[in-house]
Order: sequence, then structure tokens, then C-alpha cells
Amino acid sequence: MKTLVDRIEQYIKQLLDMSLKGSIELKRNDLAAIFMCVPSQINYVLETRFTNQQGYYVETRRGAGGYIRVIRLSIEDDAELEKMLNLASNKKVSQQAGECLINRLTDEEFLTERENVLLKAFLDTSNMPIEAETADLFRSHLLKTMLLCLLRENI
Amino acid sequence: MKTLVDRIEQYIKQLLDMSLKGSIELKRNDLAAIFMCVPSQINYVLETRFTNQQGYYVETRRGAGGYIRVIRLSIEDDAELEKMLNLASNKKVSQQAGECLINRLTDEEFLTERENVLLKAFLDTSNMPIEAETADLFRSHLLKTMLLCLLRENI
DNA sequence: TATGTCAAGGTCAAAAAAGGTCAAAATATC
DNA sequence: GATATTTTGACCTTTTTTGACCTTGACATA
Repeated sequence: MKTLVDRIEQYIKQLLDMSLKGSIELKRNDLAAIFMCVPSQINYVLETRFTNQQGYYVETRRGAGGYIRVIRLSIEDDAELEKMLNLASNKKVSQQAGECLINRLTDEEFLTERENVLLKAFLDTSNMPIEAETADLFRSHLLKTMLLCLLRENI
Repeated sequence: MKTLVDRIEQYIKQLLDMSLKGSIELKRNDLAAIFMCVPSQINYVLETRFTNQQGYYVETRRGAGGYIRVIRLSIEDDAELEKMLNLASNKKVSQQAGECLINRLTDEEFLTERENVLLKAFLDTSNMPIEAETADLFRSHLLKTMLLCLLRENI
């Protein structure tokens, strides 16, 4: 059973897919009306499903004629991957951050669905008898290694 | 006279048999209502009857719209993989042993060439500032997780 | 130019809707 | 009778939904 957030998320992503520019403009109140919910629900969707980490950028404007613009950032070239590599080298990679990164790479078709499941399972250290510090280090190792493999292209 | 656990276990297994994907989604509260028991009884059933060793993998999500997903692993048709699962659970997995396992799985076409490269890179902890003990633990975690993923019927 | 109005969107915290944990009590089993 | 397994319930955490109240900006108008 899909939740409201899920449906709104899907709707926005569909709009993005259809748009040629990779960005769309919304009216918060209109969207809320379509889904028959309170306007702040839209903010919740944006905050939880369209973050920077997840590969989106959101611009808004208040007042009369206000809007919400959702921009999909794409990983066009290796430069973007290297940026991620930097992130992964930061020693501290929470499980959540790691999952975000993997989901994003999957969205952009750098990883297959199977690899996605596999990698996310690896990142999950919840049943490993180690300290948080070590877990973060471990994840950082995995992500870095994975990105290097991707960069070393065509395997 | 069957116990409550037994009946709930049977019910879930029936649902799994009927599902085409080898996985089902439950609502903990609904199930508890059906069997007129406390919700935590469902957890007990899952913990005691649907473990990895018994061939199941359970995913859950909390909060509104939460669910419990039970995934059946295809262990019966693959006694070989089950043996490996045991091996990987042995806490101590040297890098060499890990690579052997991965190569073997690749030979038998359970893993793609790409996954092979990726996984072997993960196993290499030589540039991680950790003790040998911890490294073995990591490898064991990776291998076990990998095997569980391979056994999942739904990916 | 300064000001008021109204149409957006923003914030934040409470309520609701799930699922999780843990230990005590009750039953079974040996 | 001792031990193992099952059942129950009180309390906790996570995620979503809702609503009351706040801020911003365009436009009209004095």
C-alpha cells in the first residue's frame, strides 16, 4: 500500500521524466489540491525525497506568482563521480548517506538493480559486532572501492 | 493441537506459496488482528521461523505505511550455496579464501564478471587501518551478505 | 514613494500510524 | 521439578500526516 508521500514523489518524478529540460515547475497549492492534502505535505515530500544527496535541487519563490522548481542533477561525466569519490573519502559515511549514493548511481544507470541490492546490503552493518567508527570506515572503504571500479570504466 | 506460532507460520508460508515473486508483504497489526494476538507475537514468529538459516530474508519498515516483507531464499534447490553460507558464517575468512569463493561463484555463473571484480576489490582490506581480526570479520560479513542476496528469489 | 492587501510558499510541533524491544508470565516438554 | 518455548503487555522508535501560524513578494493605491 503506497503512502501519500510515495504517490506524490512518483508524480513529480514522472513530470521530470517527461520534461526535456530535466526540471519542472510546480505550484504547491495546486499539487496539494490534486492529492487532496495539506500544502505542507508537499514540503515534506521535497525534504525527504528530493534532497541534494538524492540528486535533486529545489528552488522556490514565495509571494504572488510563487513556484517550486525541481531540478534533477545528472551525473553526466566522470567529474561528478569524482565528486562522489571525495565524499566517500571523508571517512565518515553513515549508512543513510551510503544508501543515497548507491540509489543515485542506480537511478543514473551506473549500477544495476541487482548491484544496488547487493551494495546496500553490504553497507548495512547493524548486525556486525563493531563500533560506529569502524562501521563508517568500512562503508567509506566500500564506496570508494566501488567508485574506483566504476571510474576504471568498462568492466 | 497446533500452537499459535505454528498457525501463523503456516499462514505466512501459504501466502508465500501463492505469491509468484517468492516474497510477500504483511501488515503486522493486521496479521495480529487475524490471529487475535498481540503484535509482538508476529515478531516472535519471524524470529524463530523465518531466519536466514531457515531460508528466509525479512525486511521491514516502520512508520505510517510501514510493512514487513518476507522473502524466500531458494535454498532448497541449491544445497551447494547453503554449504557456502555456512562457510561464510565461520567468522574467519581470509582474503584468499574469499577470493576463491567469489571466483568459484563466477565460474558457476552465479556472479557476473563485473560483480566478481567489484567483490574482490571489496575483500581487499590491505589499505584499511584495521586489525586482521576485524578484516576477517568484514570479509565474513560481505560474503554472507552476498550469498543471501544471491539466494533471494526476487531479484 | 510609502503602505496595505493578498497570493504564494515556509516552519514547526503535535498527532497518527506503523513496527521494535524486552522481560515477565504462562505453557509445554523432558 | 527443571528447562525450553510460547504468549502477553508495557513502553520505545521511526515515518507520515495535519494544522496553526509565519514570511515573502507583486501589485495596487493613496
